[in-house]
Amino acid sequence: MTRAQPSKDPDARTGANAGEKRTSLVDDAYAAMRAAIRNASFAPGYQASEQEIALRLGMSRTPVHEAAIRLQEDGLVRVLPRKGILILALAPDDMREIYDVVIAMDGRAAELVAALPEPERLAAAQALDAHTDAMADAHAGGDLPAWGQADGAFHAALIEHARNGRMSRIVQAINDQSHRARMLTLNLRRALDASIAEHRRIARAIRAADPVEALDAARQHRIRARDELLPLLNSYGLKHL
Amino acid sequence: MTRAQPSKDPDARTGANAGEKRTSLVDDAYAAMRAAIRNASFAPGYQASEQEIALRLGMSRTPVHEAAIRLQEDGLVRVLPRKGILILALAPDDMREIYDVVIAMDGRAAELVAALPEPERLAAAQALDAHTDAMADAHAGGDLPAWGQADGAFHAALIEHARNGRMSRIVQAINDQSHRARMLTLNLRRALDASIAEHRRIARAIRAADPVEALDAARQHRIRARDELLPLLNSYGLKHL
DNA sequence: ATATTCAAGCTTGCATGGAAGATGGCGCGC
DNA sequence: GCGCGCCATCTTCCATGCAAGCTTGAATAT
Repeated sequence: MTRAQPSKDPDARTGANAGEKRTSLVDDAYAAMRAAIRNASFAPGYQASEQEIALRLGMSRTPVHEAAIRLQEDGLVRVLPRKGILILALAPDDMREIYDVVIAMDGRAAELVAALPEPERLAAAQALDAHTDAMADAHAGGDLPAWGQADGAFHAALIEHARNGRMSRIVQAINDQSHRARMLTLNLRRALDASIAEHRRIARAIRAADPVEALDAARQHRIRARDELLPLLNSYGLKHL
Repeated sequence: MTRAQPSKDPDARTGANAGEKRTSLVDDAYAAMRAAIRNASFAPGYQASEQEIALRLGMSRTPVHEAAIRLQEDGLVRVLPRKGILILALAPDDMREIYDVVIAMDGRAAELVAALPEPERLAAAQALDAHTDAMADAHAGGDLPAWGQADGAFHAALIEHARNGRMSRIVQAINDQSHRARMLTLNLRRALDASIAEHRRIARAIRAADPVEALDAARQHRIRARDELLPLLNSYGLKHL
């Protein structure tokens, strides 16, 4: 509702903006830098100069600067007054903060979806189950990346069906911040079947039009995932991700 | 954690930047425009040109343009590609979205505060009760603006004691968006004592270290407030705030 | 009278230049 | 050798110029 999300492709190449659409240079710079941060082309802690990025993207400093402002508002970088653009690193404490936000948002979203009128509710439950099926398949096949992608799709669908643009935006920003951490910790995950079972419980509550159960299921799922991951991060001594 | 919030004064004059601090022009423009939107100097639906605002603030178009980007990211304005800066209006549906977010965030925050170690928990409960006392005083004295301010302080303190910078930022952005609506609907509110009693219940749960009760108390409080306000908005036919 | 076309004036998008500030290295004093 | 101050350089910040696009309104043809 608030604003259109023009670029949804997760893997845009860094230097090439193949989109022949009517996009502004600022949008191009924003998308390119965001993608570069996501796939760690820009490593956390790296300090880039706007001039250098502008040169690499084949544009002037102005659009890069304005894109950096947007990225800073998204919490991905920090513009240091006269030092350059710093790619932010995530500390375990940041992951704690992030999990609190998604615990709150996923819970409310599940509650809302469970309170939807029948046709939409069932459609949502069906979509969620489809994603969970994909997770189960990936788990059986030992395809961890596919599992992670299906897991992300499940949670994205949950938020999307809550039909709340502000919640979507918030969750997307949070996901951008934690994307690298999720990629890194994917192979540390143990309780994959627990996640699948919990997803089933959420979808079941939604199908049964039980908002209280849906809220609790979504919350407990995120809380358990957090309690599984945070100790791992600390024990591995990962100061920044 | 993410970033320092330099200007916290809520009523900065539009043209005068009295702060002799080391602020950039972009920050000045951001603060001035944000304040102007808050106190409705810039009415919703008003379409300003960057040139005009720059002239009024005594600076060039560049800092105004970059501040507009930040305000757009905050959901306060929309930069129309070659038409100017549009001050966004809030529809009742936006208020529904906003309430869903605060229901989720306040609930989680209350739960977190109730799980804090004893000294901080009691300090938080005491601070919350102090704000509720101020609400009761204002209610007794018939001072509606004071009541609204104390109510805002209560919820701000609740979030603050949860010690989560991302939650604070999200709630602050949401509050900025809904500030005008809150001001307008202040004199429509009826159940002022209900709010006070519910605040007491939240503080009591926190003092008793009962996260489950605190979560439910905070959620029910926000849900009731929403159910009180949204019908009023619709019945008054307020299409945009 | 009405519809259509076209041009002028407004707007921002983007590039670039000058200025101020921070930083790191180099030279000087000890 | 070691510490300190200064300058060169690199960085962003902000102003401004130019160009492109959209809107509006008038003038003309029907």
